Amino acid sequence: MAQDDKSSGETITAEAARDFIRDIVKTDLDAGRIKQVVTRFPPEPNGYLHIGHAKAICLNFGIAEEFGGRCHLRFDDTNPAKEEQEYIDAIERDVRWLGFDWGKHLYHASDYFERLYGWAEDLIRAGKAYVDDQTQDEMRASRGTLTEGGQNSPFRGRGVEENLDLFRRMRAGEFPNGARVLRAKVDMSSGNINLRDPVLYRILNAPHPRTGTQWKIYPSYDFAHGQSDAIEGITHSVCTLEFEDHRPLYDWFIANLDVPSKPHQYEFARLNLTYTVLSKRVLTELVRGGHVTGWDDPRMPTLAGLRRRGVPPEAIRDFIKRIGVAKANSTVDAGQFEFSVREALNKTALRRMAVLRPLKVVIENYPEGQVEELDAVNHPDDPAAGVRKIKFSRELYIEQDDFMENPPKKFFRLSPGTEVRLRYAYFITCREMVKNAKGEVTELRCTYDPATKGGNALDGRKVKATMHWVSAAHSIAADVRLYNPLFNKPDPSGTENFAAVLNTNSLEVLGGARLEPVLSEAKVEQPVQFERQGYFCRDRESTSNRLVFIRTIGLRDTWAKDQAKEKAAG
RNA sequence: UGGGGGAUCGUCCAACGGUAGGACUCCAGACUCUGACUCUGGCUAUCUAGGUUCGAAUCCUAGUCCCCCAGCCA
Repeated sequence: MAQDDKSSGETITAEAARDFIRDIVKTDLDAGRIKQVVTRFPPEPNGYLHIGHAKAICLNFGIAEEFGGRCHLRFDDTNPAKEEQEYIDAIERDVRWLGFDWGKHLYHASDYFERLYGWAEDLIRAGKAYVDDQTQDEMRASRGTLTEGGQNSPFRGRGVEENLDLFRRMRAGEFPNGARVLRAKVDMSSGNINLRDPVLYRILNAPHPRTGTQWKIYPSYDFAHGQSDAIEGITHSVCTLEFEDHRPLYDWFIANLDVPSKPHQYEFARLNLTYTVLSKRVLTELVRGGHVTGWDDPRMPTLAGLRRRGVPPEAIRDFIKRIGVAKANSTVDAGQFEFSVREALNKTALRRMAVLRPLKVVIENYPEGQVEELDAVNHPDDPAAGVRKIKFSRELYIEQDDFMENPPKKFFRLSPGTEVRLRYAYFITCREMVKNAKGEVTELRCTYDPATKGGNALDGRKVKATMHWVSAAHSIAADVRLYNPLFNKPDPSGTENFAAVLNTNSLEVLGGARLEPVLSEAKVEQPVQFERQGYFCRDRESTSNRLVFIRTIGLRDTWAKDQAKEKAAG
């Protein structure tokens, strides 16, 4: 996946175009309008990357890869008031983790501040930009409304020399924040508000993560973006729909400035996901307001959160590939993402047994003190993953959900008198229940059939259920964290007060889980399947005396689903 | 009522004047030492109304609905 400059003569190995942007790229390549496609992913370092950014990353880097071009990582760092080094570092880390490499093409809009400044002076000299002394309120008032054009600023007619002088003094730091701005002289009567003399530079006396205190004025997004694209030779500047009506302005700068190349902007619909919010503003509030533990809280849709949650990067790439790219606003069902996560995890996660909510089982006819080692396969679809030994003894734990005193007809796990298989071990039959004062079942007394060792009956008899288990004395304790959606509404972004739709039950901690001992060697972020339950990974908050596991996602559970359905049906 | 976009199964995406197709979901079944995985079968869609055409999701006309824009944010 290295992104390196390839000679233009190289064969294009792109697959058939799969979306309208790839169509355009292919057409431009075939028509010889460009020799090599050059894209860029241009994050502003004012927050962490989320799964919505993954769509843009996969699109830009993907196109470059498929068509033999290159993709730049460029920080759009034109607003030091909001940007931080922490975010810059996190963004680089997350793009790499997702699986992309910008090679030597790491850039910053701030790398171009001097050239941008020069172009601004060019515009002034050409009579196409002026320094405006109006206050912010005055500018707002004279900008007009959606249905009416604006009024020209009283400073619009300033002479070139005066503009130049004022602009240079803005740069020199002679004026306080907000005192003046440099505006392009376009068209105050335009129906497109972006063309009503947009601001090019504002006075902002704030230290910049990269340029320090060198600059007192900073270019606006509109003035910086297209020209940065032109400097880098970007051929296809891909962005989201809300910039569609900025395109005329983008083109205006490219047409009116002496730029080294002529990039074009194309827009696609950003990603929306049910039950989650992909707005940096809201995500930032979740973090700052303490609603989550940080940007990498496993409940967050950030790449850092997903990574900690145990979601592999290939699952995200697969998801993005499946949802496609178009111009229609849409909201993808979170289930679609979960599908990709399960699919990726199923292929790679090693299988282990873990009892999340233990119920003690005593095998009455199993000799006290005896311990047997049994073979358990590590991955059912991958013999190369091998087998491991697990220990069986007289006292075991099974899952509380796997036992019902008064089961419904379709329940085929353990209940009084029934026989089930303990995976890789023996058939056991429940003989009696031990209850506490409250009448709750606290222990099961069972018997096992020695002739079913390994899990198969010599007489060929069948059982309807196979259950996971651990040996009480040969298992280890752990905390297990289960997560639910952060929001309790399918479209939380439709609410103005997101706190009202916050799911107060998004984290559930199980304090008494019992795991196979090998799980103590699990690595952080390395996926493992707890059989019959889901995919988990060790969390970095584990300590030497307390393991912490995170549930990435549960296995599909048709039994639970059918139960819920019946319950709902009454 | 300014400007810019968009409407196709429940959801997401195709079809570029020639049989509306795929994925997810859902439903039914098979298989199973994970009620997982896998496999088989199935349901469901062209915003509306006109028009052009042998033939329209696609072209034309008129509507309807949805999204974005009035930061010295990006």
